[in-house]
Amino acid sequence: MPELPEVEVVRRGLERWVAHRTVAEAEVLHPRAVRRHVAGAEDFTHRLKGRRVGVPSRRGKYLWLPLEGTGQSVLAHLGMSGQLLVQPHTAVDEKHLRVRVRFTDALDTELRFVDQRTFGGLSLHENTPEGLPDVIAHIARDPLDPLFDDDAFHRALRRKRTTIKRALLDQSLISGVGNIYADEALWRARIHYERPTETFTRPRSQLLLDHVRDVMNAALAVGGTSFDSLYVDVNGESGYFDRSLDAYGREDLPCRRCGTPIRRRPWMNRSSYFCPRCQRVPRAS
DNA sequence: AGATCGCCCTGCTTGC
DNA sequence: TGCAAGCAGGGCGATC
Repeated sequence: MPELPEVEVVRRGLERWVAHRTVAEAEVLHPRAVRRHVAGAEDFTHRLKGRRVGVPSRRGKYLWLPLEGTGQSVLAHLGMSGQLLVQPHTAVDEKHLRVRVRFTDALDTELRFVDQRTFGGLSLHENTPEGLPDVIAHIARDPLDPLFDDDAFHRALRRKRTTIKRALLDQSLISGVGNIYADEALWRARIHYERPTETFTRPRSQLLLDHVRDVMNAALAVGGTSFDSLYVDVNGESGYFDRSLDAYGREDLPCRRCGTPIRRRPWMNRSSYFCPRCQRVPRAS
């Protein structure tokens, strides 16, 4: 459930607490956490040892730590329940601690990857000339990226034969949007989640993009969305945006615009929340 | 070839 | 009380 704002909060924490430190030793406690590192856990820890960490970057829900002088990066995806925590050495191991990284300096902290559901993981990859790990070259720029091309996004939408929420969650079209921020942006834009992408005019696409950015920036400003202790920053602190959600998780509660009860509909083995009055299904053409 | 579906995984909640 | 089903759901490989 960490989406762009939550991952960016984590990235900022890593920039502050982990950048420019040198790895003394990495330890993999659960092999599944490094399954995307095809050469295996031993290779992963061997390659990290002695490397100095550069400034962390992010694209969509992926973040990575460049290893200086190697042309490689440690790629991280939090999946559903992943956390990157900066903890004192003396802190008791978390129940779902998967990877630990210790550093050579005298600071009292280590980096820990903790993940209950193990959908997330860490892996090491070559960087492309643009400086991003090669395995995420297919991930589109995210809406907070200054180089995101609004017009190209609109044209890509029009090329697709699908519905708008599927498109928003398609990380090769626009990255960083998950179920929560898709529902929130659609509510703000008064667009039904099943509106066909071929009905999108340029102004409608722009309106939606503007709302995606607004809701993500608003969430970022308060540390992201946390429903429970699973979604936290590197210091284990929760964000506050759950209080500001207008659609997601608000089944039967009144729409904050018109008072109509928010509805939840099963959708792609998950849920879509929407206001049946503000967000009308377009008439079939 | 593009769109869709099923699976991975654990813990909390719900219902019988 | 106990157990099973339901739910949370991003990404990827298989399939249509």
